Amino acid sequence: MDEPKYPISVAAKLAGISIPTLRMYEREGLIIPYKKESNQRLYTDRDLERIHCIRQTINEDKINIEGMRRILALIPCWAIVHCSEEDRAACEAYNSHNKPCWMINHKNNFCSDRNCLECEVYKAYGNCASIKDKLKELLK
Amino acid sequence: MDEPKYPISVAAKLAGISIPTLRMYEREGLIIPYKKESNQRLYTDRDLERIHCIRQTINEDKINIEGMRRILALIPCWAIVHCSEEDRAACEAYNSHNKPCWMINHKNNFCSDRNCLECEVYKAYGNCASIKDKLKELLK
DNA sequence: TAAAGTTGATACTATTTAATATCAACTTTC
DNA sequence: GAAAGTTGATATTAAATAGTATCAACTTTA
Repeated sequence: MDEPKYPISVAAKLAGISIPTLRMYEREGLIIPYKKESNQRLYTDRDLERIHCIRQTINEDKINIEGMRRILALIPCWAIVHCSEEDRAACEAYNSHNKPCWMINHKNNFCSDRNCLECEVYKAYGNCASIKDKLKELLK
Repeated sequence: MDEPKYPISVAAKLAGISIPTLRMYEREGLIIPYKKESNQRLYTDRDLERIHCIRQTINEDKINIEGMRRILALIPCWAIVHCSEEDRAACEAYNSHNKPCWMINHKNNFCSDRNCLECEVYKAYGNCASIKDKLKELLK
């Protein structure tokens, strides 16, 4: 599932969309593919699931990309990774509300040496349902 | 602030938008104006603030209406009004994620006899910033 | 009771936006 | 080292969407 194996042309074919669209989703912060040293992308099966979910959100649920990004920005990352209060005080992700945490360049932070691609915050909460479920779990 | 006093033509003028647009925001679940017995709307000053916020979200932040509605649907109402676990188990608002709780017809519920118009959930969390702040407060 | 305002509804429009196509430069493959 | 594939970027397009105008029926105002 998590093995980066599909180059962009294959991923696009499997997802049924064009290559520029895949790049757009990435630019918009909706997905983070693995990158080779040469900067070429490789997609995992989990990425394909995520892409499917993104398409559903945009094409069926009719939420636009900015809306989706703002929803992702509401994931309570601090309560998932359990960073310290000091870290939070200086964290752009914690203190803003227009970008998900994985779109932010974390410096001198709990997240500085962590890889967002492997972080639960990015991996587990790609849509409204999963985010609300997490909130329910955290706010019993 | 909470006194219903402006008929729709005045509210539209004060908000700088057309009457049909005001009705649309209501239909879309973004605002709940007070209604007279004759079904005519009256807007409060707080409504005007909310309308201003809605316009900003749509026109400046570029979040579309469906996106905004989904964001509002993420407000953890259950943790704000403290309804019972049994109520939650059967509550459409708790168990879905596409509409804010005030768009739902609550039956045999903690919220059945409550007026959404006066509920903190509706009143206090009209935008991303306020929602995220509430999550921070609840998830320390 | 006449004039002005509101109701929900339908029809229309100007913009926006998701999605492509195409490009020259670079990387991989065979 | 030639062919195929990828890179980011720009330009273009088809469709969706926020916003209006307009309507007959109803309510309020004066």
